[in-house]
Amino acid sequence: MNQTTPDLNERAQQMLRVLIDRYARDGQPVGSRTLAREAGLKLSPATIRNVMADLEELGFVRSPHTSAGRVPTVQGYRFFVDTLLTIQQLDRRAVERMRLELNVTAEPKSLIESASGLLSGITRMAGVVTLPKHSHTLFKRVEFMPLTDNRVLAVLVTGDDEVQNRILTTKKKCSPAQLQQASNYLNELFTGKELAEVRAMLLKEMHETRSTMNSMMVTAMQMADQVLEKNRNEDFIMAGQTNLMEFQELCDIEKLRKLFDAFNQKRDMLHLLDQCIHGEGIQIFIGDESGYRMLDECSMVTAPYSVNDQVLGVLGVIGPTRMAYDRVIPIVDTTARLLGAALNHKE
Amino acid sequence: MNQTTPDLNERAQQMLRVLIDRYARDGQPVGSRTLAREAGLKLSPATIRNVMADLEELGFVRSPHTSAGRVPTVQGYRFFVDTLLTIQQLDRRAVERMRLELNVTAEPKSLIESASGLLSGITRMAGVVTLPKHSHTLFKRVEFMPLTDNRVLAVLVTGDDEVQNRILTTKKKCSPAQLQQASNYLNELFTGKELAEVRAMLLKEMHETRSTMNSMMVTAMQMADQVLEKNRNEDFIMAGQTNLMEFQELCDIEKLRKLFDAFNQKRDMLHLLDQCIHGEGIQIFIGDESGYRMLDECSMVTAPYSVNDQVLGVLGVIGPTRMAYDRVIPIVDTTARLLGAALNHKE
DNA sequence: TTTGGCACTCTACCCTCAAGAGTGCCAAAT
DNA sequence: ATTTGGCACTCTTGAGGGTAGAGTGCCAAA
Repeated sequence: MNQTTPDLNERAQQMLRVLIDRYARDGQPVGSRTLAREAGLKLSPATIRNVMADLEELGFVRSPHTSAGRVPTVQGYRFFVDTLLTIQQLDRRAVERMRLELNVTAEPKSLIESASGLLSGITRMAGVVTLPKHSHTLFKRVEFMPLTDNRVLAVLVTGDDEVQNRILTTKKKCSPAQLQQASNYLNELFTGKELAEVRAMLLKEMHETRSTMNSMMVTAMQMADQVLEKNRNEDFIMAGQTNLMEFQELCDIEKLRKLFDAFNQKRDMLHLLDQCIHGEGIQIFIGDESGYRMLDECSMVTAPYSVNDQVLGVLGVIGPTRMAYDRVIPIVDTTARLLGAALNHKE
Repeated sequence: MNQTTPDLNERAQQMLRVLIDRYARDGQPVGSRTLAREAGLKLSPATIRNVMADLEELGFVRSPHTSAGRVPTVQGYRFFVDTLLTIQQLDRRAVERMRLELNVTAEPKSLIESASGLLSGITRMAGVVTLPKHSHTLFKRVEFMPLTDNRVLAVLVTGDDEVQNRILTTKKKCSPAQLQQASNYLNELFTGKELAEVRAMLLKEMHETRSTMNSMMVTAMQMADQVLEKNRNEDFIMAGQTNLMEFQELCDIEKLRKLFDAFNQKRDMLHLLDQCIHGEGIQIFIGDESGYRMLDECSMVTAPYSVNDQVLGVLGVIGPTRMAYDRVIPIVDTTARLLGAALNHKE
């Protein structure tokens, strides 16, 4: 009797679209009268009510109470996003404006910050960008510099020209020549290899031969570890968190506290963002889909960003569930591409 | 007739003390009955009322409305803090616990973070610590490492063993020997001098002699600039901002938004913290004394922290005006000393 | 299938009222 | 000269009640 046609008729879809659009704008439950006016179709409120009853049956909308209008449910949004949404691409000029705003800066770190600011600025919600993570880091070069008699600065350069410094104390005094010799040896052996491999080779070497440069080698290994560790040990940059305070449905101290605590503690957020990096392309978590309580009334739209087809991180926008997905999605998408391009340039 | 004795009688002071203490605990206006019970003195509410009228005359307390109890004013807190406050030092064990919590970490950056967390954790308010600022940075050593044919990595080590990296592109190809020669020259000339001085000398040198190592020298200078700049370009680490949401008087979205915006934008906060670094010892801003609107209903207690008598930064706590100053002050004070000591160890 | 009509329900808001807390002041007590 | 009890007064807070408005569901007619 209750025929659950997966595709509901064209008109009902249009209704849902309009309802979601309207609700996105002012956050109030939408009644049949309003909907009748809003939808292009010439229908009476009574007809609308019938359609709404169907949509409610399907679980796409619900009434907060008997005599309020309808509000989209999470399933409603999910259906909308998956099958109803038409995203219009950003026009050239908008993209160009974004590129300019992003590229004022040179350093990769502040590039990330500015991407986050860009996302939050345009969408008037919260922006988030993870720091780039290079997975196959190459050993490029290591150098040792004397500081004082028995303190040496080790400098490790990786394939992407990131630099790691480490001060080490040696037991014996090392002459500049000795240091030079050590670095020559290491550079010759390892240049161009992956760090993980370097680490393994060093370990083996130390067991087999009793190298005179033990302390240098230990350091080199520790630094390799450190770089690898640092790459695993992610972080993200947020911006515009306070924008979320503008939305009625989040103006509850309890919820705000949960949300901001999550932002600060980073751990859960990192988990969530990590999930997004694996799915390909745009990812959308609606309401409680994320499984994390703090985002119960929020949605997150993310996109991975990459350089040379290697995914380095993920960025996105966090806002109330009723956000304008059609507007946000292309913004997130574009920002991801722009950031990838910008990083590519700087590398 | 209205004799404005600068010191008001002992009993009135005690009343004010008790009132402030009570108000700190539950944030409700304090009535004469409550005060009569709370104060050790055996007095009837009626007598209390007389005293309260005097205190109100002096501007130390006020009534939110006719039939509410009294609430301390900013002037009331100021008087209390300046002349009435007896701060009990923390006991040994508490200090030791704090030291332990602070010292789990080795790196100076995360030391700062943990100090901030410590402040917010103990006081259940927001903690803030500025990054340490070394004012007289010494040139220690510079080294150049070949990367590819015409790209060179410059590494600058300063007196406190901070390291700066910079990649530069040279017009001509440089041999390792040439690079070595360049660094030797610079190191011989500048080691132990202040960076600002180095910068000036380089500038002069370049005008007078047409050195063959122009590009190296330009780089050295730029890096000196960069270090100096970076030291000027301050930042701070906050923790526990969300703790502030617990306080009734700040549970207004408007105020919260202002506050968090200020925290995020950093500029105004940096101004304020900068003021605190110059005043010696503990500084207290009560309510609107800071002159910054966003802190209208907040107070800030700060202390500078230093290593070897050189002030490196300032740390403190931000909370509602009714915070327990007698408890917070020693915590801030102790944290400052512990942080200074910890930094000293690591340097 | 659509529509107008109608009874019904629920919220939001306003008004009122009473309880409670606290005050200021005065005259009596110490 | 201070302290105190008493008293009238003020103001907030919360509960109760009533109404307007928005919106629904359903039914019977178009």
